[in-house]
Amino acid sequence: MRKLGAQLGVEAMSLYRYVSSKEDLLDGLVDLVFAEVEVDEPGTTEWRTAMRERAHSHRAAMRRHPWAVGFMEGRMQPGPASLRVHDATLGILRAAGFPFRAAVHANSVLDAYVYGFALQERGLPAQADGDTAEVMREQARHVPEMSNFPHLVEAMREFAETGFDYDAEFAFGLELILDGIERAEGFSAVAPGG
Amino acid sequence: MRKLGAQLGVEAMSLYRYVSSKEDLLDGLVDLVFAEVEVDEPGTTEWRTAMRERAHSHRAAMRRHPWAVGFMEGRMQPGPASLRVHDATLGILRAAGFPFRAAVHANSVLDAYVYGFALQERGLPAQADGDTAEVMREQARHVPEMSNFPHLVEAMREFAETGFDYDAEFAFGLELILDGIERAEGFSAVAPGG
DNA sequence: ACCTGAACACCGTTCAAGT
DNA sequence: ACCTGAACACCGTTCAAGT
Repeated sequence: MRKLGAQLGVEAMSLYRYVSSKEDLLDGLVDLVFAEVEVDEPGTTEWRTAMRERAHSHRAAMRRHPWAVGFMEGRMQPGPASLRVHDATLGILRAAGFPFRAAVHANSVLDAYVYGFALQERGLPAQADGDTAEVMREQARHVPEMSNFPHLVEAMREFAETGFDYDAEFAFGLELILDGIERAEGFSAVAPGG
Repeated sequence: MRKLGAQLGVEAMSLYRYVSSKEDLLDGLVDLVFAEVEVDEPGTTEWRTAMRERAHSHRAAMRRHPWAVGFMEGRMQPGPASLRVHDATLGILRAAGFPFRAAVHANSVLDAYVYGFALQERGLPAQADGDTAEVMREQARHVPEMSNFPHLVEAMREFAETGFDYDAEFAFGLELILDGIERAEGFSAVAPGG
């Protein structure tokens, strides 16, 4: 509050003319992040494509605003952008013919994956200066009592050489889940409208 | 710090004899949460069973300590319990015959899902007093301008009647992902050691 | 060895008072 | 209508000083 005020050339207390609390302000900010998430209109795009694109867009928004990751879901006062995203996502699945329960399941797995991946990605190496391998090498030296953990040693060695491709990793899991949804419900790339 | 001190019948500053900072203390607490996660020894259990049980145990630990959800991954000083869990998880997959890259992929999707689900579960309705439906009804009344979002309205109505079964939802996604891993790598329930 | 008083540099928030 | 000074009830942390 105090810092935000300063950045606006004003005292902290002035902000309370516009927001009722820090929580309220945060609600607004979170909805701005949701506003950056692109979702197709239900019924306009094949569901798998639409869900894939939403997931990538959602992840991208959270990479731009890492602080938001823990705040986007479970908010008691979801803003209009949040409602839009969630409604459209369910709508896409329903329009493709998913029964209500199936749509909820599909949405649930995908969302959990997207948020969880963003959570892991945030604060992990790499985004410091983009050089994953460097950070890994540093970390490897720092832990000599790692000999009890051979698989972690293998992982550090491997990634110290090759780095870690977050984009590829994310895409792998995403396609795996989309495959699973398609199979679980027997929906093989149904065209818009059924 | 001040509150913790008080709870120990001591001033806040005394704590700095035992931890070097709040961050340091948090590292220790997080590792205590990891210590509650049960993982089979690599090679003792069929990989699918082992991974399923670890996921359930991991989620259970985070339900007992919701504050920990955002802190468990990406810590720069992982404690011994954290190292144990991660090493054992990779070990289980490797022992089942997964090549290194495949094991990393499998672990990555599963972890993202587990953390993401825990993130969504935390703070959402239900855990207030266990009555999801009640909270949903309340929320439904509170938002009349929801008419723009028919699928959310449908969801609220549905869950206001039936409640929301987090356990079933978690299990559904978990099995879907385990299926996907099995299929992606061509590992159909390989016995320990081969 | 273990604890603390005083102090520093912070927070979010209220409220009566200013223009 | 919009802003603020003073104040309240907090934080984490340092450090010299106590026993």
